[in-house]
Amino acid sequence: MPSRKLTTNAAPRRTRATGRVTLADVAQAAGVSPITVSRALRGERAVAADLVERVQAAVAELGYVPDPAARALASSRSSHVAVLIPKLSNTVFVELLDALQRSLTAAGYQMLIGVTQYDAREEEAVLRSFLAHRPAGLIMTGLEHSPATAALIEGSGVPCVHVMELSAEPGSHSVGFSQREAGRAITQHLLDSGRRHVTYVAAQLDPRTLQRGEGYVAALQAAGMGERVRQVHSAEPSSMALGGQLLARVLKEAPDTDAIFFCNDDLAQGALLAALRLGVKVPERIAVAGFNNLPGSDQMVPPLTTVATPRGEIGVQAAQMLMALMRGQPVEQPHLDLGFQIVRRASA
Amino acid sequence: MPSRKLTTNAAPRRTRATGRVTLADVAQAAGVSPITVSRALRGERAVAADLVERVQAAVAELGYVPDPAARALASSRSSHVAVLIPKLSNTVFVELLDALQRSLTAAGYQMLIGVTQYDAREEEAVLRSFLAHRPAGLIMTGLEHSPATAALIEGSGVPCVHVMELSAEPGSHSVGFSQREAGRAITQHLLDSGRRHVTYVAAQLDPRTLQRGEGYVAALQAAGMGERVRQVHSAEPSSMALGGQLLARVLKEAPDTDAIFFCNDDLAQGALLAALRLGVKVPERIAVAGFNNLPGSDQMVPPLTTVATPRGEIGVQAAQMLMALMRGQPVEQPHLDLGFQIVRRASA
DNA sequence: CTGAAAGCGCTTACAG
DNA sequence: CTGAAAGCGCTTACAG
Repeated sequence: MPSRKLTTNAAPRRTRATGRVTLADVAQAAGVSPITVSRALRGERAVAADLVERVQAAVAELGYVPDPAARALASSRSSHVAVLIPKLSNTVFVELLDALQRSLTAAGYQMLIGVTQYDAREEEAVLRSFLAHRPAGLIMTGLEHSPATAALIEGSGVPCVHVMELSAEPGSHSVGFSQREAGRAITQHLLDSGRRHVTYVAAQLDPRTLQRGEGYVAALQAAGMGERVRQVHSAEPSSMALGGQLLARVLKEAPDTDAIFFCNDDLAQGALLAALRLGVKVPERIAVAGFNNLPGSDQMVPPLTTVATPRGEIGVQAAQMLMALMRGQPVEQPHLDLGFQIVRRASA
Repeated sequence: MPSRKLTTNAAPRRTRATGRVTLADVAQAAGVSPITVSRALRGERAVAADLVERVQAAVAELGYVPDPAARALASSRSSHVAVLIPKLSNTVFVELLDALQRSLTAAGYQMLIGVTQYDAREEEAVLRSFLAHRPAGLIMTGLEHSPATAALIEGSGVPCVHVMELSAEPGSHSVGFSQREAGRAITQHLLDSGRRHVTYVAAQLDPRTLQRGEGYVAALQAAGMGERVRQVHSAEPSSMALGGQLLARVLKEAPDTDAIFFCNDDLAQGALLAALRLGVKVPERIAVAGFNNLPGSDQMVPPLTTVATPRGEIGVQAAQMLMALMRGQPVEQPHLDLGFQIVRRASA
């Protein structure tokens, strides 16, 4: 029927000027109304099985892809999940992102990353700009936020899961592990192996670092060594080079120290390498323990004793929990403890 | 005037049911038309200075934030920039992302990250799904893409900048450095320091790794040592542990090797640590050079000689170039060579 | 330099 | 179980 092309009142296949295949095109091809297509596609309510099939066939034939912007505008909810992390230079958060990414995109969500630089003001600003995008969900690192940030989250009504730390607050949601308990456990390991002068060395003083320090203090106190608590804090960002410097400082300022618990593996790795350069025997002269079991810790000389933390699994589980919340499904366990593991290697 | 609240025909401040402050609200408050507000906000065309001021005052007073979804739907262009990288586990790409992130969000764009896992099929799938979001711009890692992927980019009409490698193709845009030349230069450094049996060890065989290998070959050939080319390739992902294994393999299978150029610092770092464990003297017995100057390379024992690559600057410059393209501005230098730097340390 | 009209491509109540 | 109407909040031509 080539004449059809010439017939002015023949219904055009593409209603719009953009050339884009729209939901209306699918509806026409399937012989149903646009609403039915919309419902069939989203699996909402009951649509007759045969109609669903016709719709799916039309979608496949036309290569229809829904327009996220139109969807977001009409439903006032986008397919974005905003994820706020402190820094991209910390491997722990990158691995968290990686896991979140996989889970979220597999479910059709887009991840929007916000980097707060460990700054409450920045966190608030980033969150505010993200909220304008009407995200379907929110992943926040940690539990501590400024009042303004908390109010923004609350007021937005956007489902939110806090990760890395564990909350107990009713109504909120979290996936993580007890940083305090992990700090206590690794300190206990040092004490169990006979160390008597254990120092806690920390950089980048975020809440989790401080919680690990609390665990350290608790372990010493439980062992009746409360007066031996010795913490070295640096406000600088964590790095291998800093770890080496802090080791040197501890050796000089507190030469009786026989073990160091570093708040992060990068510091501990740096300390191990510095010890090598300085000729300081590990673990004989001083035992070294880290935190997070980062890439490379198993390759150190000697291999680094540390705490393996489940950031990959945290990402997976947080994504699951958030998706349940976004669908309005109930969450049986709003605060999920994924635990940690002491990894005993040769350094301590 | 409390009676105003009771007057049925009093103009409501908020026209919509959502409670959201809209452009129409701003227009009303400023006493201009919505189009004028739209133009004033985007800095488009000439709007009388006093009107712009009135609009800005109204925006500030009402706390107006434009709706990205509405904007995207009306303009058929979102405020997203899609960034495709091979892996999140490679620090190089994380640092690239970090730089892109800062530049892009500062300019009001949202970064959408796609991870291709070094897989052409995955790259195509990710790109296809991103294109449905009608991104304003595109950042692609590398120059080599499947024909389907290339066609998708071309057909979408979305401005695209390729990063890490350097193209020469007219019409395309790239920011990076010559991987081949960098591979040549570090190999030359090894030759210059008297090494005569240099092996190239590579994992995760992506195009850039292969280009570095070409540079390695070129250097040997230029030195009249073309017959001494020896490359060890592993298809496994790059890691410190793998670096140690590959060092052992080279020492066993080609004991006359007096220098290794590793395609990435994580391999080289692992090799250095393995050498320490094995009692293999570096650089006396064997010189070790890496690539990328990753965090920790300066802390190794001995410190690692490597090639510093400008991924941060690549991110910054690529963002600049893309923003020019997105605004339709001309780009004076479509292929930007940011160079590299040989970092001489003790390992080679 | 400014505006009235139409439309972007969906979904949300409201009916039936 | 299905649909007609209205609307989400912007911008794009088209005028003047």
